[in-house]
Amino acid sequence: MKPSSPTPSEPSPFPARRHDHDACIADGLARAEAVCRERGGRLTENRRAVLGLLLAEHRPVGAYEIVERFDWKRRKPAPVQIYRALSFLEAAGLVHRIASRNAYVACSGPKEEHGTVFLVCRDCGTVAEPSGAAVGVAVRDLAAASGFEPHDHALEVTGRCPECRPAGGG
Amino acid sequence: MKPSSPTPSEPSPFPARRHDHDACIADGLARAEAVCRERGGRLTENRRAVLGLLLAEHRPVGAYEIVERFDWKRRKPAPVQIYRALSFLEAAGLVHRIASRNAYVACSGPKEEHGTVFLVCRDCGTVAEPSGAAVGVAVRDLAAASGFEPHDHALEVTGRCPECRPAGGG
DNA sequence: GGGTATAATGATATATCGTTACATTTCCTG
DNA sequence: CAGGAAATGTAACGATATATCATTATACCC
Repeated sequence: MKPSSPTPSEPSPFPARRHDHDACIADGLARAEAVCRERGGRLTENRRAVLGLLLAEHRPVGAYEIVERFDWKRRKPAPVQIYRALSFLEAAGLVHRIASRNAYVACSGPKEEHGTVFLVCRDCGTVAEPSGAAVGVAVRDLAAASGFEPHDHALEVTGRCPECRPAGGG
Repeated sequence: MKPSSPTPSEPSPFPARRHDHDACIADGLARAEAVCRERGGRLTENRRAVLGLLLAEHRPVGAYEIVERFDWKRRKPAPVQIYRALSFLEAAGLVHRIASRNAYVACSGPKEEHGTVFLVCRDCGTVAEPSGAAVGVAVRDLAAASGFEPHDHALEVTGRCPECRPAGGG
């Protein structure tokens, strides 16, 4: 039961069990700096702290959980601060909202076509963003057949990630 | 640029501009009765009223909007009543939650594979549920390529419905 | 460096969405 | 009618998100 043709150059969109987490945070922040230069916003301390917190997880985190865990300047920010940072980061494509959970996750790659497909593990909560080309095609076909003009889409798939599946494949 | 193969027997999942609305409500309620007989729940007055209200729209309606517009017995129900009815109806597959809007829409067909793809018009709010077979295939392939075991998925596409698109197609 | 427009933050309050807890009623069954 | 399960009534609460307005920081131009 293998899929017909995934390229072996994308083995899995899931993070390896143990990986250089500091590096992936640093990468994310560097990417954010670049995006801001290009788009014209500023990666302020506040936004940087929110993004850093999200990059430190590979799972969706609720806005109020961010509030609780936020210790920039040793004080608890008002929710509106967090939402403002999230709005900015989401508009910049650096963070995605997982609507089914009312939570937010850092974008996992420097993608062009991102933010369209999310694989969410029901056990550990890890979110992966595989390339959604096939889904994009299906959406366009579907829309064309319906006379619908699609603007954007988000597909959230729940299930179990490779780490959480029983080894034998249950 | 036509899609490869949609069956012409499904011209559009969108409701016609003018259609027999009373009939589509009656159909929906009849379907609900049948589902309840089969599954064992009861389509009580409360649930029937909520479903009827949703069937009277082809767009997602928020729970508190239902509260406001509810006039069964001339009194305003508590939110929890509405949520209870919605939970029951959703479990029965008669209603779907549109997560991106925190709102609910009546299921538009007697489908087997339903509740997986929603086309949401950004202008009039109308929601259609096209058959999502191609998306299902794409999800399975994607999941298999990632070592992910999918349980279920929901795809929400925003855009403009046939009625709201400029006639020339722009 | 000083003036000024814009971007971002701080603080308070409020709107919106959804649930918990427990008492009461309705309905089916015998 | 008794008894139990399903559904509802009522009140309070918790969780998520936004509105408003004053203040501070930053970029830009001269």
